[in-house]
Amino acid sequence: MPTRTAAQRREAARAEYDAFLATCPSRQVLDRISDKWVTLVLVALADGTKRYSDLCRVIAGVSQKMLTQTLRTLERDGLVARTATLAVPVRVDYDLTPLGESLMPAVNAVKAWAEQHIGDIEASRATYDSRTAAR
Amino acid sequence: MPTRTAAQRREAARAEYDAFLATCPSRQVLDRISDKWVTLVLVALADGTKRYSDLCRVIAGVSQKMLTQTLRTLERDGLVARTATLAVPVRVDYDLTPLGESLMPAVNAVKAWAEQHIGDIEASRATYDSRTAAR
DNA sequence: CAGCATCCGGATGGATACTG
DNA sequence: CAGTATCCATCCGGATGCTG
Repeated sequence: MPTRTAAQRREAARAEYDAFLATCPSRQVLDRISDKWVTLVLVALADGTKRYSDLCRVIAGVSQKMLTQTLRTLERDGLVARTATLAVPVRVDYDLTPLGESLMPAVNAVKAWAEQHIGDIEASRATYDSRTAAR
Repeated sequence: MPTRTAAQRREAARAEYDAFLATCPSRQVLDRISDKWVTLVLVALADGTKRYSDLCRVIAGVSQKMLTQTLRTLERDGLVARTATLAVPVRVDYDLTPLGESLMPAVNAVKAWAEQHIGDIEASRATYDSRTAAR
């Protein structure tokens, strides 16, 4: 009777690690802000209240499905506040909550780094590509 | 002569959107650090040189394919340096480049925010879920 | 040891149509 | 206006097997 196979051990390790990641705060937050649309919504709301249709227009290219889904998760996480005004026509406003605002410095730190170093990255890519293409 | 098909319009829209994204530095960088494995590799390398097999072990749960792929893009972007030692057996070391190190403060800012506010987020989720479940 | 090629299932997310 | 519901193509990423 053999011990566990390599595959079984690997799977166990992966499951364990996944469990670790699931409880890792940094991981959870990163999973959020890493979302394709989350940061775009965040910066859009950073300069003031926006209506659903405003967001749809400002973030050109987002589908309704993704915008709604993004707003729901942000609302659930307490980063964004949703205010519905029952009238005709319906009006829904979204703002950053204080918690959402407190995240902006971190987001802006990444943004600042990006704008400062994108040139280096692109230069590196060009070098890398020309070198690999030569082979 | 028919007008453009739905597929053609879809492709045109996507191409336009891709072009927009391509010009956004923040987006490009966020796409990188948002990758499931990128930040894990970054923090693993932040405390020193690591061999391929070290990374494989430290970041339990990553597949070889993903680890290699992650390292390649990081190398291409100039965030990570790859050093191969031709010997038997082959030995390959990875380090952060100065550029990669300069990114760490921004990553740590997000990490710090995460650890500080994860409680608020989880509380918000609990409230949100109990409220929606009640309906 | 480090890495590549291939296959493939499932999640992701876009298009579209419909509703209060 | 602000969504919801559904369908479906694409792509991500894991498993596996093979090299220098």
